[in-house]
Amino acid sequence: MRPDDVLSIGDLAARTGLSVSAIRYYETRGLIEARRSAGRQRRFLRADIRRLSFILIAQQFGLSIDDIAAELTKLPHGRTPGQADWRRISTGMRQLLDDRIAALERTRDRLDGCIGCGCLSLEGCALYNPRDRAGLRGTGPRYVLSSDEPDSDG
Amino acid sequence: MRPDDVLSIGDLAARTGLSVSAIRYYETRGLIEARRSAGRQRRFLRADIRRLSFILIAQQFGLSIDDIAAELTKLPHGRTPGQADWRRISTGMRQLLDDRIAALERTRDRLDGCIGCGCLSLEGCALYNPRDRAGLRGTGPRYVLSSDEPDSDG
DNA sequence: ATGCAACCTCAAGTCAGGTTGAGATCAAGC
DNA sequence: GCTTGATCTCAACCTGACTTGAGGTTGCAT
Repeated sequence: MRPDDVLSIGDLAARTGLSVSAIRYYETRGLIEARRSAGRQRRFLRADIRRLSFILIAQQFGLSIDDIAAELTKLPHGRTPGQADWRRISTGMRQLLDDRIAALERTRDRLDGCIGCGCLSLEGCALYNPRDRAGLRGTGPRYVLSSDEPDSDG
Repeated sequence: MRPDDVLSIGDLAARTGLSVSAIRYYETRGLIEARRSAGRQRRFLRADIRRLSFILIAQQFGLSIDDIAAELTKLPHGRTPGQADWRRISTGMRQLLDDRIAALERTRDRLDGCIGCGCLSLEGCALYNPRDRAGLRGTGPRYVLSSDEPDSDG
């Protein structure tokens, strides 16, 4: 039996519901770190359960792996993060969430205008405004989303 | 010069801001159809501008290509869609948008509970409830999202 | 000492939503 | 008739977030 406070990758997978391969992947992306046993097997701490939970939650919010990695650097290094540390991060998330809700509400309001006119045209429709596209999620055609506005009217 | 009411793929790209390759891709996915010139070049109708606008808007709402294709089948076949047709589709979108906003608001409320406790733990945290995961967007670990709930408590 | 599940690494595959490139053909102006 | 830019098809590549598989090692119970 392993000492009470270290977990194998399988233990961690069982506790978080993640797959073993996903955890290994997160390690390669720098989201978690593991010590190694004498035989080079990964050994995790109980605090990593919380770290992985955070990753799952953040993904639901639409954060990319890199975004999450950035958030996680706000946690203390060396010391095991406590409630106050996690609370600080959660508060940042709340802001993010509020922003997303606000963006969707703006979109909805514009859609309401469109329902009235049935337009969905490029010239007339307030919904189809390239200046706001960047704010919303979704892969979308990269060419359009990243380069200059093609239809700056004039 | 081409007759006034047909557009080459380049014309359509210029009018919508989409790339030519994206339009061709949408055609292969069945989102739009094109007639062909004598020399097998694509020829579109003006109504296709609106169709592509709809695709762009729907993508902002997080619909996949297949979702959008499904929406578009609601448009009349053979006849050029009018305002009433587009209005019917927009109304469906409004519903979708409302649902997404509501889901995010629920998440936010739960996050508020979490900020209070700073927990983010699998057992205690209401946020981390696998039963709700499916409703939110994001790729996420497929294994977890698609198979049985790993942590049905008991 | 041995058996076997769990673990290791590394390469390749998957899916969505396109982009990029090669090599060939079309269309329009001069 | 020629040139030049737009289009054509088809195959290969890209990113993100993983999964899958091959082939080899570890670790724990018996």
